[in-house]
Amino acid sequence: MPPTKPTLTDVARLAGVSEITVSRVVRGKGPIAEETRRRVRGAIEALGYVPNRAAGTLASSASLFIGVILPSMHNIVFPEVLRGIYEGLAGSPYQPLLGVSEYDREKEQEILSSLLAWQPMAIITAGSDHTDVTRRLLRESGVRVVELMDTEGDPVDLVVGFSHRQAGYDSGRHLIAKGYRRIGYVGHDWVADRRARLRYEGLVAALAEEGLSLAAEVHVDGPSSVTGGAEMLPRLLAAADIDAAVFVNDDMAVGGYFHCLAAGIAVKEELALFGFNGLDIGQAIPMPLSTVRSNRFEIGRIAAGRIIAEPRRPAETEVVNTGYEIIEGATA
Amino acid sequence: MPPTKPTLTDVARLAGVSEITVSRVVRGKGPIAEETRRRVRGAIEALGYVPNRAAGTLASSASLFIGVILPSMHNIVFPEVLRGIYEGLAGSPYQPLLGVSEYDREKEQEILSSLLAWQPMAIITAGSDHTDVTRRLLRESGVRVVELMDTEGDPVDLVVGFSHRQAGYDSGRHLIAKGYRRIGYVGHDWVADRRARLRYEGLVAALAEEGLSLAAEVHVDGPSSVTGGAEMLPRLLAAADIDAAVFVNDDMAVGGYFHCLAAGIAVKEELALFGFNGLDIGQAIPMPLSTVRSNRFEIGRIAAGRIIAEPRRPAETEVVNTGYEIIEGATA
DNA sequence: GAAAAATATGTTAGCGCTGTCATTCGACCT
DNA sequence: AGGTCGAATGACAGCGCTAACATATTTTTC
Repeated sequence: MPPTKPTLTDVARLAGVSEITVSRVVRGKGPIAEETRRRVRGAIEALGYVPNRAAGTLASSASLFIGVILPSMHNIVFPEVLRGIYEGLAGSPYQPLLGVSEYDREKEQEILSSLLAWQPMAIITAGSDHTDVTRRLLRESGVRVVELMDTEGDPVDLVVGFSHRQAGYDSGRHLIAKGYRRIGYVGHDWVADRRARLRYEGLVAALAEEGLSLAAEVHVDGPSSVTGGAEMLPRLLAAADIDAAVFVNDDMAVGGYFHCLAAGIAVKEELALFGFNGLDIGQAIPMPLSTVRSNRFEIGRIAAGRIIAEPRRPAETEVVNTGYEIIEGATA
Repeated sequence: MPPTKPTLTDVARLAGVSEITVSRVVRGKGPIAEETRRRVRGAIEALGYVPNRAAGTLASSASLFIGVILPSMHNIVFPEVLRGIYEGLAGSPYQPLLGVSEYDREKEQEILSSLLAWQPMAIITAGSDHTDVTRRLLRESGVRVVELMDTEGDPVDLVVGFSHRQAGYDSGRHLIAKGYRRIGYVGHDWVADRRARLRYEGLVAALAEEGLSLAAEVHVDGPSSVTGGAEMLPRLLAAADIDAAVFVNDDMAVGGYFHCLAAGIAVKEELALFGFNGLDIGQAIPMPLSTVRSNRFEIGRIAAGRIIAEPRRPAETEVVNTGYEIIEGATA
């Protein structure tokens, strides 16, 4: 192991060229004679030179970071968004820098501050429900800002997602069209999860149009989970005589399905189940879950792709609607 | 928006102190008079100063990054490891820098190179199955290196995990103890997933000790999934008359369970099912899955905690065994 | 009450790289 | 021959910060 890490200067000396030439070879920028390039490559190899991006970032005042703030890693939804982001960034020199806010706006703000210290060239954040400070920081950062998932709210720059309220509304329409009238809701602790609340509001609005309202609703404490769904459904059934249960998401809905299985409840005939997200697991159960596909991977991929395509923040804000799709399934 | 971003110098000027004093206030280092601190804080606030970590990293030649390389974001396993890492890092100034290798050793090597360019103070990587170059880079980086998940192989520095071979072996012992003798295996494409292969080998070894061998085995193409398990189990059953099926992981095993449900196969009496990982979903199905709990969250948390506790690479390598636990369940 | 120790602040010199502006040199014109 | 152009390379300054050392000021110690 060399006593001290080799720098550009060392490489330049060994290759018999100036530092800037090495820099150009490393970054593949500017015209370099083939012969020179080879010599420099050789020297890099020989020394085991690793460029120092901190120095590069400082000198060019342009990092290759894209700050990413996601609310949770507790289920597969946001890892899928993240996968989409990585996919969209593949082949580019950009590197995501991830923070997880745990659905906490204050924490999001802290994370944003610390991400901004790395001079990211863009920020991707899930949702548009920020503190005032967060919103100001995003605006003033001057870099591209992509708000993911939901299209409601006042965009800072680019928004990629769809209307959760509309998705909730359409879920309600779907159930009504299928003839269900006594509808219950199983939610989770949503003070933080604004998108869940929007879907809920959309659902309620759809029911109201038909002169209906929710027959009952129950909420688990804490985050959603399969177990949570299995535990809450019996409580919902105890609270009211319903013919359909809408779950905040597929995790919970699958749990509900399991409860039906165990309790001998005939799904669909006796009780319809409806989820949200279109997770793999929901489609893998014996009766594919009726739910809404939310194209999470695509949302991440598009966000990343748009940043690469247009690295400077444009004057106009824009909304990219990735849509959603009711999955008919077999449970509603 | 100010024409140019404020720097330390601007803050120092406004507060009427030297730059280093501001630097100390920002980093909370060294003795600062309360009055000075307040003035500096005020100036920072007034200017909306955001420190430039690239400059800080360069000047101190110590970044606050921890490079993390995980093989996949396709199921919840590695997001859980990542959660553990974030948890272990909470309250520290360190920031994970994530790369996803897709179980590709070459890609891991590329990711490592690019992560090293950020002068991380540590590298966390899942597994010990690296290319020679990767191994050399890890060694020569001089920073702390934590290899996660599996304890087999030749450690670079610290290893946190357990023996997958042993876990496979114990799974086999468990099934044998329960009286199963005609055992089949449902795997996935494991050229890349070395840990899956180790478990498989352990399982085969346990059977061999009893003079048994696998009655049959099938493998899905591509990554494991619930759907994959549901599709492959019937093929396994067609290939041999078995009384127990071991799945490469819980995703696949849950799929197998769903197949049994749909095909009217009495789980356990007619056919035992055994998984690996101890995922939430496996424990949420009507018959909790018999499987192995792998403490993924803990693995990540401990890795991060150890790095913070001892940021310099010690002379000796070390292995932290996080153990595993057979979950009795109801399916085997 | 002088020395020693602790506290609070400043000065200086880079960290390793890249942007900008030259400079060199041959090819290609007219 | 003189001029123009593009390709290839270099000199130099500086990005924004912090380590290391230096200096002032106060407090403690015996």
